[in-house]
Amino acid sequence: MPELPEVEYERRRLQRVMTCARIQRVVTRRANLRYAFPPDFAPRLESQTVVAVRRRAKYLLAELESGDVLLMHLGMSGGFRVADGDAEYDRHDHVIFELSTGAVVIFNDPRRFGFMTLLRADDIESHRALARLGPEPLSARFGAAILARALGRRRTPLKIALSDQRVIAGLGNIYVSEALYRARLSPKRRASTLVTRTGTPRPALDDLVRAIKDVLRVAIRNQYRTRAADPFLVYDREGERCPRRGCGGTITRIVQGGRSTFYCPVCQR
DNA sequence: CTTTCGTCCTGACTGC
DNA sequence: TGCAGTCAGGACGAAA
Repeated sequence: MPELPEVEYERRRLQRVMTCARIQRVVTRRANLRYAFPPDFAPRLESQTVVAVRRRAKYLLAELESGDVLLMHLGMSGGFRVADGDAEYDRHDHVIFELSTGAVVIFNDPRRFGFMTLLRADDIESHRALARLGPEPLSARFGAAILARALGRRRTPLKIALSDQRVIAGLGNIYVSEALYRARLSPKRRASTLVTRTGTPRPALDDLVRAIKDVLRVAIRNQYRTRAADPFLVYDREGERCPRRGCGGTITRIVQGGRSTFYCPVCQR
């Protein structure tokens, strides 16, 4: 479930706890998550100081003083918790970082779709997972022009295109549905119909860009508030009345690419 | 090149 | 009450 807003929230927490701290001890409590840990994972991390914790798409990157980067993905159920000295661990606590400050950072991931690996400074740009990622939706340069280039030749439905991390980085199943709802665009609409034949953005694409940015900004803000409650307008609300004033439609669930999409067939076109 | 599909994993949930 | 079956999700590699 972690998409860009949840990962950004985790980044800010880790940034606060880990920056300037030295990693004293690393414990991997099983041999693999999604992938096996590199054989020298713990030794290479130990005694290094964390310079910063960054985010790219749904990846977290802890930069170390050596220039190496601890690359982390939360998969679908991953998350961190911070304890002081003596923590109790459960069976899904897979990686423990003991810091020089006395804080202990614990990575928990029941479904183990997440992973961690350690990259040499020179390998970061070329890393398989990072090299192909599309633009960051909250960056200043992300706009209709960039998105037009990515969508222009796409024949897939909008929902599928926006879920592709090479088109735009960081959206997942939930926020794609939410953004399309805000933009009043049907998830079934062909991606290329938001772009003219000459490759310039149509007005609907401007709406979509604004909707994506708004939905992500609000979601990041919401992380600090009601993390338990679902603040979603359409996601997982099949059968409910469309919340848009005067619409009267019913939120509908369809399956696209093997995943659920939620939308209002009345106001999303 | 683009697009689709199966796979990994566990917990929550449904139905008998 | 128990147990089998289904579903959810992100990324990736294989196949079309």
